[in-house]
Amino acid sequence: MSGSRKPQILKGFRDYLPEQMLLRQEVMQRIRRVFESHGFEPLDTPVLEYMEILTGKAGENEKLMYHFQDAGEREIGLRYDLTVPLARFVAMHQNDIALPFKRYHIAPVWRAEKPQRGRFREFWQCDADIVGIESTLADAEAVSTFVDAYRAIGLTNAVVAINHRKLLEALALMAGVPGDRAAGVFRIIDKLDKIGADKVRTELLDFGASETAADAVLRIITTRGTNDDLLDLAESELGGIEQGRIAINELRSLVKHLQALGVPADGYRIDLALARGIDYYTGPVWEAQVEEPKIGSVGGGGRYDGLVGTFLGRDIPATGISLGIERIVEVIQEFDLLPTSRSTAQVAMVNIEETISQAGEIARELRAAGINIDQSLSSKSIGQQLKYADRRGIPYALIPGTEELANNQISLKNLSTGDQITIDRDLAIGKIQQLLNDQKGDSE
RNA sequence: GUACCUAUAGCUCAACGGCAGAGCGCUUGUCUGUGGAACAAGAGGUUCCGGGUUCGAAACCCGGUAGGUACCCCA
Repeated sequence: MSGSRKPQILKGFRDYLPEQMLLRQEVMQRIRRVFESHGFEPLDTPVLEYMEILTGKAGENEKLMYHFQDAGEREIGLRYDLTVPLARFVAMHQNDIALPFKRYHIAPVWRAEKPQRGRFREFWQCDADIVGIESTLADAEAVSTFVDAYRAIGLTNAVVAINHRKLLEALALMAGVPGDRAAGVFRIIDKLDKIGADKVRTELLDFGASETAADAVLRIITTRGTNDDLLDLAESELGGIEQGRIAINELRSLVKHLQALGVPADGYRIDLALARGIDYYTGPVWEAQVEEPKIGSVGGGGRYDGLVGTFLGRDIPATGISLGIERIVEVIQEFDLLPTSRSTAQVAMVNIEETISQAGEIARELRAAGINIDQSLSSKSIGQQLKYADRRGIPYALIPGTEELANNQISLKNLSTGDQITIDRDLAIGKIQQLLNDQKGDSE
């Protein structure tokens, strides 16, 4: 054992420690429950795809894709999101699925970006999409699921900003920027919150907009008001442009459906400056935002009616949402929004040499009753074992003392308060279940 | 991909170019069947890596790596 390899992992990739995993699993489980409560079905796809599958509508994002050749010189890429694989899946399996197809997909994706807070090269997305419905009712259902998901994980302050791709196109036309350069205008408009109206105006002028056009754009995107106010304003300014008219009608319809579905009104708002970077969106787009910490959006989505068609030759409408686990966890940790346990074990069974067979029997009974119990493997003193269990975050310890067992009893200790009781063996399961239930009630 | 900041014990951080330290944590003991407090003792270092300047480098210079931040973009 002379030389040793240096343990290291790639930039932007991370190990997840048990405590982090417990929180991540809790978040993903809650999101999964919301998805299933809305009738979405689970799906998984390979992490690797042919490169040409990934690049079709990627635009600028293509340079952020992990790309390599396999041993057979095939061009391979790690998936960049879960939406493109879904479109490929729908095109391949149209005979296996019934439209509308509602699926959710919780899995890692990879982007070769420079890591920052809330930004990694490997990260997990929780996607839910509806394929096959053209109506804004599907968009409303997607947003409804979106809002429910954020509330279920404690991000009750997250607000879903909603805009429409065609409304942005109308703004670009208004600014005098032709279609193929419109994406540049979208990006400038999207920076409003970050750099302020003056700088947006300057950048629009630099990009080729006239002063009057730039001022008109600013008037639209900087106005504040109710959703109806904003849509009325947009209609009066952009109603003369076909894309604008379509966008406003669809947004009005979307809002109406959101109300019909009972989505809480403070869960979403129209935001005429919202852009979204991915090129495949064709209709309404949305993004979940939190004020603090400053990590950008915690999820996004929108309608992408042309994406499946790039694989199939005929378009199938689709809309969906995507939640970013890493940023969500960042917010939860910053504000301590979810009660988390530090251990899967609920009870530690102290190891005492003379009583180990009886302790093992009791441990089996507890497991059979659904209680997670960690049998101590230590030969150290009882005190050391209790200290270790508490350090791991296990709430209770069972002490199988010889005196207790001689009377068919066992001692149960609350490791956070130090309270200890001695109870009949037969009553232990019921007592522990009761204590664990009380504890769960307290923390939620 | 560009720019700036940072890297010293497990953690948080000190140390004028001159012996590498503190607090917390950890181990052991005071304590024979019970942790957390107190006290005492102890372990723990390639000062990120490589080169250079210097009598002498944790410190100064160059390169690399990693982390952070701002752009770009984005979950």
